[in-house]
Amino acid sequence: MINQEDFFKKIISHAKEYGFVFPSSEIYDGLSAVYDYGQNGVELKNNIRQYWWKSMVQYHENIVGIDAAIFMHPTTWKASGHVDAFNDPLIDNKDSKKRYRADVLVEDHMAKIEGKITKEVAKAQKRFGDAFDETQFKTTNQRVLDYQQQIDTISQRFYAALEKNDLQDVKQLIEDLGIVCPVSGSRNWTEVRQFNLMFSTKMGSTADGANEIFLRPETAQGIFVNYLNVQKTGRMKLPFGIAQTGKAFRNEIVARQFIFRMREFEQMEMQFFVRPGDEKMWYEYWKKERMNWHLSLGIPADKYRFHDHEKLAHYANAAADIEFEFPFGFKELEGVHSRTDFDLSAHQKHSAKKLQYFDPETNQSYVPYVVETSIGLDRMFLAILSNAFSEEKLEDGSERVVLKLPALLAPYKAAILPLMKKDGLPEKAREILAELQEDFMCHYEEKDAIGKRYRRHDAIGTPYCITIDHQSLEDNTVTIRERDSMAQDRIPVEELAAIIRKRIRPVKQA
RNA sequence: GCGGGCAUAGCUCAGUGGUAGAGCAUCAGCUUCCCAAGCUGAGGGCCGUGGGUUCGACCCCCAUUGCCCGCUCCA
Repeated sequence: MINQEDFFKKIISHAKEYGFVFPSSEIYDGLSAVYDYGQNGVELKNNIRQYWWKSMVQYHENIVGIDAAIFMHPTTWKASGHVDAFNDPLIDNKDSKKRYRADVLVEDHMAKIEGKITKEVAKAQKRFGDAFDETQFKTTNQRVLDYQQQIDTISQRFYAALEKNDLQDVKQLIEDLGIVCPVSGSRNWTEVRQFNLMFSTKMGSTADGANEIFLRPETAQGIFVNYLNVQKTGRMKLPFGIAQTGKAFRNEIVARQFIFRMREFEQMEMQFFVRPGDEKMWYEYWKKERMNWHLSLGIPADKYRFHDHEKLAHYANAAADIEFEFPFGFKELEGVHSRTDFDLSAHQKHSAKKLQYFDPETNQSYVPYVVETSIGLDRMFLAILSNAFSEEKLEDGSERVVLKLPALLAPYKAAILPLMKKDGLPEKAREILAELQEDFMCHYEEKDAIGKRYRRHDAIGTPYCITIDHQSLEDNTVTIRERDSMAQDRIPVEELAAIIRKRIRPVKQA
């Protein structure tokens, strides 16, 4: 068994060599953490997206889809919490090479002083016993007053600096307070730099008259702001869902591991609106439903696991990840979150538009609760690809590289191969190609020996190779070769489409 | 952002201070009735980019970009 790191590298180079994933703008030396999908990659990616869409929208009568724009009104991100929650001032300690959030350092420092007050109080309490009046002590004891004064001074200056975005003063404050790095113990700090999660750009034809807007960091908000539009025009009754796939953009501090963490990526999200109080039930429902979706692709169950969040985001009351065992370990692939009424309430407040649902059963209006399923399309792509990649040693001692992709997702469903480039075999093969193309992505190839063509299609995951030989001209039969087993059957041409269609179905889950 | 490593043909890699090679792949032709066959021929590289040292740099030095590993961050 080769080590995981080498295995991952092989997958990356295979992805490039066979037209799945290219580094972005490669002829200009690439662009960090951005990748392009090639001729085979785009098919696989489309197929994953399509299968997700079918599973969510087509198979659920109470789920509909939308496609909201990437540009959104700036207030959207104020309401969602992204503007406030993801603007972190960062600072590095040059000696320990550790990075900290500058605000956390200062807050910790204040907490330390706070701790001293608590200690004084505890000491005094011991001294005075039952007669101790904490409030009085805190307002009269000089030492406590001094500490409190310190905290007030720091916090005043600190929050003023943050408000004005005065990062130099934040650094100055850290120096003035003599804050040291917990690891190196030194005060050798870099400048404070602002980290912004969201990419911004200017909307407007002239720079001076333009407004700053953001590229969405998640697709979910496009659903929330359209909640009322869809509910009204679709006459949707709770519970119902809105699904959407699309690009999102995050300015990651460290974006790495191939397409696992990219700055531009694609999400597939579904927000499910439920009656308050029902959210736990639906949260459990969607956890199970989404796991079944993954298993329906025939990937072993032990590659997946749930990871329940201990620490919850500002909008959630329950959250679990579906993790997948990537070549670099178990990592988040999909999130199922119970988002409460946080988002709709926030938008209701910021927009001053009523985002409520009138429930005829209870005769009440309320803001619905939301259960979200959110999966990274690129991560799914990587999960499928890394699970499929295998190198096999054959009985004759030769080796082959096979992408054992779920047939449903493979870029090509069938390769149409005349055994030889003469005697009318290509003509016959093209007839069959024209027939199958109506239903499936097919690839015609007549160059090179048949074995070589088989291997080429193994490498891009084509599940079926249809070979046309001399017998085909006589009795209208062909051989169909199965990718994983390499076994061949001879079947009548007219049955081909039905057989392929039947074999590429997903695995039904209980 | 910091530390370390890497960058030569489409891919995997050799290489020497005196202006570049192999295997595979690609293309053309011949041969071949089922798992990377053979023969013949062809195309393809200002040796990541920009400076410097030198008579002369793919090679030495500096910078820069990208990738990989580790740290940091992560809804």
